[in-house]
Amino acid sequence: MKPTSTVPSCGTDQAKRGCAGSFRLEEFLPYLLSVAANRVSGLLARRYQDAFGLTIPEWRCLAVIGEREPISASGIVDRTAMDKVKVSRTLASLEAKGFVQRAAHPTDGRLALFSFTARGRTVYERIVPLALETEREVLAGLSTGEERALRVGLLSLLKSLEEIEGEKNRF
Amino acid sequence: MKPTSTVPSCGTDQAKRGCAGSFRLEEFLPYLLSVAANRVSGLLARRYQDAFGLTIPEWRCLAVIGEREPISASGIVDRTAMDKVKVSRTLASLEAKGFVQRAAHPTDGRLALFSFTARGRTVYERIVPLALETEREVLAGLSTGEERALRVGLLSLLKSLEEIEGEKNRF
DNA sequence: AGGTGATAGTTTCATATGAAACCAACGTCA
DNA sequence: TGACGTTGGTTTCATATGAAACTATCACCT
Repeated sequence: MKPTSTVPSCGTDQAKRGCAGSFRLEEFLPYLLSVAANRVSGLLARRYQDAFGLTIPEWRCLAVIGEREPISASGIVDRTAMDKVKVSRTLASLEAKGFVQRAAHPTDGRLALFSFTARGRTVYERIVPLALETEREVLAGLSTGEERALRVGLLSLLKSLEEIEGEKNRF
Repeated sequence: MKPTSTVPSCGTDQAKRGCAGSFRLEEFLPYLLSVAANRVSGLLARRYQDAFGLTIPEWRCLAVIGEREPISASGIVDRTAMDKVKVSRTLASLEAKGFVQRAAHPTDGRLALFSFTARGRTVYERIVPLALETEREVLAGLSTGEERALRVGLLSLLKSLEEIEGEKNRF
């Protein structure tokens, strides 16, 4: 497993794409995925910023609040794959901007419940169409079947990852 | 395009998923994509780090050097979707770790050409199988057809993005 | 009550990031 | 030749990030 020669011994030891000489970064799925995600996020970030002065974490929090208002910070953590530090800071900034308000939980003094202000709700309702429009644009090159396949693939991927990481991550 | 009412007029104006009340973050493709990419990157990052002490940018540079050695920093920028600051720093770190070496370009004094050291080549040849193995694991839940569909979808997405961004980005 | 361990959320601190400024070498045009 | 705009690459600086520490509350057990 540790070839020391300068020239790798290709062509016999691995079936396909298996030897170093034939590795192609641009066909490597994790790379493709990362580039695609970053580009899509970048496009959205620019649009959210230009139209509403929102960052992606801010938009994500608003999106979840829109689904489950009122919701606690940890509820948002569960539904966004963002860590709690980022959520905490994002909620603070949304509060400062006057888009959300925090209220004490009636019985549990640890929780803060977040909901829209009137202004936050308006922004939310205006930004949803922008988000969906951008999603459609980005998917414009794909047929309905291809889009479905892409979604299925991503969900499958996430499922695989949960299994793989579960071995090491469930503490 | 700018509804001012507090309550969105749902149910009639958009076919599906078109009004704020029905927006689902976890079905929003940019979000799915971002979560999937981050999780895959995270898994790889842990493995590269544990096995070889490499970060993802470092591995990306090594991957490109493995394809086109010797190559300049700007050549790597072109092939990795990383910005030149990150590439510059990553190459400096790879050089410090003794994995790559830099040489002056024979005729153009601006370019530095990077190639593997013996040690760097060894690491590269050992890390390629790890990368491919991880790719296979992550894709384990997908059939061959589904995997192809996912790849096609991602490439399509990237093509769409080039067109969309081209309008505003080609300076 | 009082101790103990878990949970919610914030703050600290060290590192990562990238836009913009910067330096150096190039090519070209007068 | 020598100004000038360009390109390759590094440095600066202000911001973003997240692990770990911290505070406060809760739930449970004695």
